Amino acid sequence: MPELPEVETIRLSLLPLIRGKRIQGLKTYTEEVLENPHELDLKGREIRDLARKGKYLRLLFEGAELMIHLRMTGKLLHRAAGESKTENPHIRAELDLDDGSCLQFEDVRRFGRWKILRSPDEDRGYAQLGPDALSDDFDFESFACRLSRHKRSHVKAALLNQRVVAGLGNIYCDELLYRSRIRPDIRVDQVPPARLNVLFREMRPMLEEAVGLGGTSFRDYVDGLGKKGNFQLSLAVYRREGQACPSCGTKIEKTTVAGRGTRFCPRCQPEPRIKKGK
DNA sequence: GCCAGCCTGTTG
DNA sequence: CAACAGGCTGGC
Repeated sequence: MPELPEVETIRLSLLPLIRGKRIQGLKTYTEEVLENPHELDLKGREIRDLARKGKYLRLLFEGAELMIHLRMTGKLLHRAAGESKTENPHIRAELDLDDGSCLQFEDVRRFGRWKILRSPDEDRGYAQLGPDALSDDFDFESFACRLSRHKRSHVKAALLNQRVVAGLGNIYCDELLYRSRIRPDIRVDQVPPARLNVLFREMRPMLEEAVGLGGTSFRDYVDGLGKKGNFQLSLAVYRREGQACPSCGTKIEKTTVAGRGTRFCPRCQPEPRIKKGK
């Protein structure tokens, strides 16, 4: 479910409520949610920070961390002390804090994972991440370099690849390609370099706008306090197939790229012109 | 690279 | 009933 803006919104909503609290206990309600249950005991440890890279959340302690990936339907919800915890069959894990509050992990599809680590790079997926899309060390040069390792991929597939840039998922890839006027199903090496530059320059403002609006909510996604986001009101193409392009009025089309539902405006995102000569 | 698989729920 | 869903992994 959540991509960078949603995970960042969750992080911002939870941080002031949990920083400085100590862990009283960790409960799991399914076996598979916690990949390494016996690694380290978090009990008594103080939460120093809640960090994010790409779509990964990291609850940081001294000398240890709890890494959380929400995958498709995961939610991380703060319950204040005494707040009635409604019966919910999809709660997979719970972290109790020393002020009587807790963090509940709700995850209908059970793809989400918690992992206790000493260092984040013990997780293979995390270790391979490219730069976070909103980090300062994400510049055009490194972006172009990483993209060039996937010249023959569809440009959308390369953007979905978390080793190229960390944080983009299906929604924001489609929206970013629309804003950059690039068809999702052309090869990386078919994108004119000037277009790639536009794409890079559109990425940060789009993601910051989405964070500012609290992410995109269709049905599942809410932040750490159960609040919905509003970026769905800004979507130009995602889930808008058959409707009018906000720019030119052409009907938005839907196709499949990299195994994912993909929307684009056939007029605003045209096939690249064939170069004359060779 | 692509595609099935992981799960469950919703939608057509 | 089948197809699809905001992600990632592993096998070919």
